[in-house]
Order: sequence, then structure tokens, then C-alpha cells
Amino acid sequence: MLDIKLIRENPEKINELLKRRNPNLSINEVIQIDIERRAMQTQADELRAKRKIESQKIGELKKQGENTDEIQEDVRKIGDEIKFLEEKEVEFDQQQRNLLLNIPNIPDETTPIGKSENDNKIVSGCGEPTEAEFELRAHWDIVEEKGLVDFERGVKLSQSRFILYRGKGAVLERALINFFLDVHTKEHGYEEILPPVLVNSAAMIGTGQLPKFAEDMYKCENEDLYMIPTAEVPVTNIYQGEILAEEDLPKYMTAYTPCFRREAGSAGKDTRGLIRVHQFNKVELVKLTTPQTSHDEHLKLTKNAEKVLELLELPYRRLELCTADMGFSANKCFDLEVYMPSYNGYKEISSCSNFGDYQARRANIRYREKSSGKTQFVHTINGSGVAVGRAFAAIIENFQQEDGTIKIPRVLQPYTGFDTI
RNA sequence: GGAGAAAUGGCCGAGUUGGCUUAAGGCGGCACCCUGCUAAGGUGUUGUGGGGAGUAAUCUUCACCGAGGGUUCGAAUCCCUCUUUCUCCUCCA
Repeated sequence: MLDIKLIRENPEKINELLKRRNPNLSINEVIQIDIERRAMQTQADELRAKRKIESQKIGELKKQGENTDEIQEDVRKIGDEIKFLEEKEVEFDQQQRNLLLNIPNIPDETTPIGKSENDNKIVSGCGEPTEAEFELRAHWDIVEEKGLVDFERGVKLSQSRFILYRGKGAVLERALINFFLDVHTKEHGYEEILPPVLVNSAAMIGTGQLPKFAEDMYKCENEDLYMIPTAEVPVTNIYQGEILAEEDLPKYMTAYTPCFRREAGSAGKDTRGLIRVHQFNKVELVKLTTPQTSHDEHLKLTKNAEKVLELLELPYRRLELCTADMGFSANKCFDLEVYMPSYNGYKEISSCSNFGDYQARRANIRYREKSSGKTQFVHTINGSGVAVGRAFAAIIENFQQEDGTIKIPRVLQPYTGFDTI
């Protein structure tokens, strides 16, 4: 959520930045509510101060044994007024909060301005698109033929876009999870977290999934619990409402979880294979940092995600997302895309975002600055390190051999226990 | 799932015949002083959030004692609902 003070003091600037995302966005309504809200508060404050003094007088008068009926009646009337104003205050508060919760983060100054995903910038890459003397097949055909993934029975158990891994497929998926976690904990210094995969609405609001994107999530009936769309939600919210010591920052955390997405509005996209399913596995990287270091830490986190792709010898490229394509809560975002022969192009496998203090403000995650003793909002950063199912698909497609076998990347072999499928 | 107890500031812990308690005391933190280092000691200071005034240092005001309602002129203190924690029973991987 954006800082109301910042909005108050720089309305033109904020409006301009928001319009970089989407010309329809504006903070004008919030500013109006804010003005009315503050007037209401001042009024209520004054009345409360008056009541306090008068009530104390009643106490003293009573001690002296005097009659207080008249003054009590007067104060009671003040109380009625206060009650009325307080209801208004709550109303304005909620309105303002609601508006703020539905306004996306402002883009970082360095985020390229654009109108659509076509304006994303390719900033770097590693490896060349896989080519072969023989015809490269799509992973959905290969995994089905080899019995690595059972699409039909996944549908039988749940519904379409639910899949089940089996045999060497299940082992490969598990191997990838372990490999990613090992690299990030042992080589990059992240603490491993195994969080709940059902979280409450406060957590979902904290990271920005709610209130705006309720349709994208699975919700439990009769319970204030949602299935997480990413480990970002539980892991970022670990320190919700807390004040950390500056020495505790930066915090590096990584978590494997299944992720659940309804994929509302994605009908017809990526209908085959492992690319877009309702439940998938992901290893996530999350950082809490000071404002001073978040830029660097964001870059470092992105490189940590790239590292596993390099170790797996998968060709990829890094995109810098433009203002129009960036997620709701982010101020800057890099996407990593892996080369997929079946798409004859690159497919997103990781998204690494810096949120500035936007999520921290929603989730109320602060730290005490050592030099000043003041509390400040932390900056939050996260990225996939990386999506397991998509890495699985990428390996199947990029490591297929002419004889129909799949080679297992060298670094993964200790984890799978076999070197070909 | 059943029965009981509890929830106060960074932590521990007073405050339950409603008003003088934003909240004693201790610990921790910070600043200064003292001590030739270290240990110890002394003095002071130390919650969060919102509003208003000021260029600013700062001043001022309101709210907050698990959360939300209620009673009252006035609630940390009384009543109701919820949440969480602990103990006992039950159950269970």
C-alpha cells in the first residue's frame, strides 16, 4: 500500500508514476477522502479532550459530595456527538484503506515505461536455443509416453489442469526440489522454511493478493483460509506486525511449497502439458532488507535464481518488465525465461520482484534503524528459484536425445540416482 | 471434541471496591559520568500509531493494556462475543 503522506505531499508525482502502469489509475479520490477524514478526526479529538476534562471534574465534584446530574447530562450529550463522529471516522478510514489497498505500487524510476508485454526489455541471457539434427518433441508427448506424468488420471482425481507425477517423473520432480533448496541454502545463504500452505486473509492482504485478486485463489469454505498461490505469501508474512532489529537484516529465506492457482481468465492458454496447471511446485526466494540495500539485493536474488538454470545447463534469458506488464505490488521486476523447443521460444520460469515498502506497509513489517532508533518499513523482495514443473518440462525438452531417451543434467544425477530416462 | 485458567510496553511483571495509571517495579536498550584495561558502580533516558502548529529542532492533542461490541459522565479495571496460549481429560500421525 502506498504511503498516504507521500501521496498527500506529491500528488502529481504519484499520479504520473501510476499512469505509467495504466492511464486509468489515479489517487485523486484517496486525496479527497483523506481531507475529509482528517477534518473528522480533528473534530472528534477535540470533543474527546473536552469529555476527558469534564469527566474528571465530575469525579472531583462527587468526592466533595456535590450534585452532578446537570453536568453529567451535558457530558452525555458530548458522548453522543463523539459516537456519531467516530462512526464517520471508521467509515472514512475504511474507505481510504480500501482505496489504498486497490492501488498498485508505483514503478521504480528505472522501470522501463511500456504499454504491453511487448515493451519488456531483454537484458541478458545465457546459452543458445537448443537445436538438433532430429525433430525435437514437445514435453507433453514425451512425459505421457514414458509414464512420467499421468494427465488423464489427474483429471479424474480433481479436474482439468491437475496432474500427477509417477515413477521416474515423481523422482525427477523431487530431485529438482531438493537440488534447488540445496543450492540456495548451502551456496546462497538462505534459511529453509517449510510453511503452511493455507493462510488467512490477513496474510493474503499483506502481500497484495487480496482484496483485488480473490478470484485467482482457492478458498476454504466456512473458514478464513486460502490456499497459497506462492510461498511468497506465508514466508513474507512470517514477520507480519513485527519490528526487527536492523542487525537482523537482510533476511534470506527459501521455501518449497505446492502452489495453487485457479488461473481464472487463462482458459485456452498453455492448455497442454506442465506449463499452466492449478497445482504446481515451486521453490521461492524471499528477502527482507533495508531500503538502502534493496536494489542490490534484488539483483543478487535474480542472479541466485539464474544460477540454478546455469547449473542445469538450460538456455535462458532475463527480461526487465515494463510498467504495463509488472505485477500489482512490484516496483521493479525481472522475469527469467527458459528456452522451450515446443514453444519455439522462451517461457517464463521465474519472476523476481522488488516491492519496496509496499508489502511491508500492508503487512506492517518494520525494523528499528540503529542510528536513529526510529522504526521504518523493510523492503521485501522475492523470486522463484525456480518453478519446478516448468524446469521439469524444460529438462525433458532440452535434454531429449535422438534415441528418444532423456539425459539427466549432470548436477541432478546425485539427486535422481539415474542418468537417463 | 469436553473442563478450567490466562492474555498488560522489547522481555518479565504490578494494577480487578471503575476516575489522580500510558500504565509502578525489575531486566534489557540508549546517553552521560566514574573506574588506568576488564568486571562492577552512578545519573538520566527509553512504546506504537494518527491529527494539528512550525522551515526545522520541537511543541501540542487523540487513540491504543489479545480483537470486536456493550454498560457508564468516565473502562486496563464491569458485561457479551470471538481469537490465541497454558493445564487436565478425550483423540490422533
